[in-house]
Amino acid sequence: MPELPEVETTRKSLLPLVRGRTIETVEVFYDGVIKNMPALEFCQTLTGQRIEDVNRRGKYLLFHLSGGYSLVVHLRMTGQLVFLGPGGLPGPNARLVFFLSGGGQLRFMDTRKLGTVHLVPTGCWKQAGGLAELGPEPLEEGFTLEAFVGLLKNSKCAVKSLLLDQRRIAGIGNIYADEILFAAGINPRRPANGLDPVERERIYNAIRDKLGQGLQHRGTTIRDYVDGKGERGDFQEHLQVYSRAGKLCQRCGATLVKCVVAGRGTVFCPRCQR
DNA sequence: ACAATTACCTGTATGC
DNA sequence: TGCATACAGGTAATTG
Repeated sequence: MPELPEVETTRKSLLPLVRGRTIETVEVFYDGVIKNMPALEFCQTLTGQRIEDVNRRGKYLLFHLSGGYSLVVHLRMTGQLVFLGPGGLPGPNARLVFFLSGGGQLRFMDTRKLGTVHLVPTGCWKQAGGLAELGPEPLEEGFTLEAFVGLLKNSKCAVKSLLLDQRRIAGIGNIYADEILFAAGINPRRPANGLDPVERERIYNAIRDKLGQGLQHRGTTIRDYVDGKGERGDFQEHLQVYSRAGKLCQRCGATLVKCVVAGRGTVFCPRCQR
């Protein structure tokens, strides 16, 4: 499940491999991945454009192209963007293949077909998908404690729901939400507007800590995630709660409990997160 | 206006 | 062994 650390790791690994290369040919194996135009128009528009830069916003990857267009990619659950040498079979999960100048190819693979691609004029890349409504980047300087407190005060929803709401904070998904709340010692069901100042600051610090740790470990590979070079992350070896239901809390020894919050599987420690 | 639920998808795990 | 079912979850669309 690519979240901010996984998408950013993909961006960083792809950038030196694809920047400056020209898209010579595009092959579409699953039309449904392209959300805002027919496949033929998509291929024709992309052909001949050079990749100038690769950016990230929330969980979206943005490929800015020389011809005035930007390719906006969301990996959703099982999407992978991998750079490979020339040749080789595309494989059953290949949805798009971009053949690049210099002999390499950028493959978008996605077992579950939930990933999305938009091709938009660079000047209005915010119109693609849900980009227009994304909240602040949690690792940027503008995301202060005061800004975070402002988000919490007006919302009575469960604090985990708030962390997952991309309109409020961009980039946090189910894995990091559970890890953040464990690190902060906060029960996922606690109403956001019922937290005291000390608790708010613990969550704020945990957001930065856990996303930063995820980045340092080059992401979490539970099953599908790999970066732009096809390499797995290793933060899964450091998870405290996610995917550990029924196992023992490494802090207090209690048995970790699984429940449903905001419609998603949620693991927490009933003793450390009351 | 806001919150909860369903649709989109398929590989994996589980139950009978 | 084979088949049916539940589950995984990010986001858009729908329902309450």
